[in-house]
Amino acid sequence: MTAEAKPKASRQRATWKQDPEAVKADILRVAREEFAAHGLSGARAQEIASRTKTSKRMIFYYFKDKESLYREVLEQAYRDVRNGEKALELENLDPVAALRKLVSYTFDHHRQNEDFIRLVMIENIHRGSHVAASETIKAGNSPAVEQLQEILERGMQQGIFRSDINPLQLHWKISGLCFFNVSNESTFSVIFGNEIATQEGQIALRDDVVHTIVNSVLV
Amino acid sequence: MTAEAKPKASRQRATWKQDPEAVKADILRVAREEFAAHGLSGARAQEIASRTKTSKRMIFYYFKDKESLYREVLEQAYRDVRNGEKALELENLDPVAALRKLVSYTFDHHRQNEDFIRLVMIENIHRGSHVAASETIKAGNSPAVEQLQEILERGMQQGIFRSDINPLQLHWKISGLCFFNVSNESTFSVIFGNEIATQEGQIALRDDVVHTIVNSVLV
DNA sequence: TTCGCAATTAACCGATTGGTTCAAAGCGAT
DNA sequence: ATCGCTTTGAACCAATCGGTTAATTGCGAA
Repeated sequence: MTAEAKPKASRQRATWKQDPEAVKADILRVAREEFAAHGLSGARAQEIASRTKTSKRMIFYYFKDKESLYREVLEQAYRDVRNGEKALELENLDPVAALRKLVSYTFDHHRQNEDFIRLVMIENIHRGSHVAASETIKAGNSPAVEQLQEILERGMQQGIFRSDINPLQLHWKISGLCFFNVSNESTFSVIFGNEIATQEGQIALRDDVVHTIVNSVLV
Repeated sequence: MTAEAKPKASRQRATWKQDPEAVKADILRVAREEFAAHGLSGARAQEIASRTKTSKRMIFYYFKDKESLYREVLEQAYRDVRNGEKALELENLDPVAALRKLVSYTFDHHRQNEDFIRLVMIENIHRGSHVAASETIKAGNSPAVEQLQEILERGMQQGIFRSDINPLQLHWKISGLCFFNVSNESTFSVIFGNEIATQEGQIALRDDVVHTIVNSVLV
């Protein structure tokens, strides 16, 4: 009963049976999976609710409507991915090794975050209107381009990289290959067989992508 | 009244006011646009009907249900694109020139067939289940890989191409870059600015893609 | 002219869906 | 004990949506 630490602003609700933050987090987690699986119009509020510990009522109580929920899912997904871009410590590596590491990391990272890839696909179907509406997504764009630029500058100084490389274009190429690998795996496998989707195929492909990118910047 | 040319099998209905083939074609055209714009679950039967010269009833009369219509739209889209892959006459060019032409053609082709790209995106959201269910799509896969293989062989014989190039992987890389360019333009522009989406940006990008691909096969 | 099938229209329907109403319960503060 | 705000549950609802019923017309064939 000793009122130890009772800040007015920060609500101390760890002891509550009612735990709104946990409920919201639960909804967001399930909603991300459902939106990633079925798209904005394809996902069903009832289905999200069923897979949650709470009820459909709470979805609209906390998130207003379906589209707002979708927007929050998107924002959280971008936030998670950015936080997940752990420090690669590329500064200590020579430019070629740094670039190799960055590319293969991106390749694996996309592969491991399929839900995020699918959300971005869905968002592109919507012509990016929801990411455009989100200031937080637009504001904190990933440090990938700056990292690249730093690597490129070092490589140019050493005379091993071409001097006419556009960092944004290079980032675009890396993203494109790593993204496409995940986004189009289904149709590509159906039409050309799953040679590339197998584990060995993916290893060979990653090597190829790394090689192709590195090769494109060497003098 | 002289019953001139009245084949039993091939119905001569050019003179009819009722023209089922035209009605079906009209529905398919609008349906393709609507599915490409809003996805399978997002597209509305009523909206498709409204933009057609006919009624909603006719959609279900000719196409059974929404999913069947979607499947026919997909098949027609793949058919159109394959027919549109006009003869590039690459045989007469030296291997490098042939490859350059193939890549830049693919780049432009994807750019010009946005609806098709979007249908493929949507299909990947559905994990390719509808293309997998279509024998006609699986059967006639594009001649792109064979064309590539032919170019690669000539290049290898001349000693200017590496001997360890996997044609399918090379096709994958070309597809990936050209596809991503269209599919992810929206989100990429929102986050990194539209430098790449501008006309000049696209020209520079195409040159870069061609260069990157060619560079990746040279010894 | 009439028969019979294909094509077409208008009205209709049941199920689903996103979203709400309303009242009750949890809980900190006093 | 009780006030007042937040959180929750159950039932409910209006609109939307894919799909259908049933009756009508167009038209070639006999």
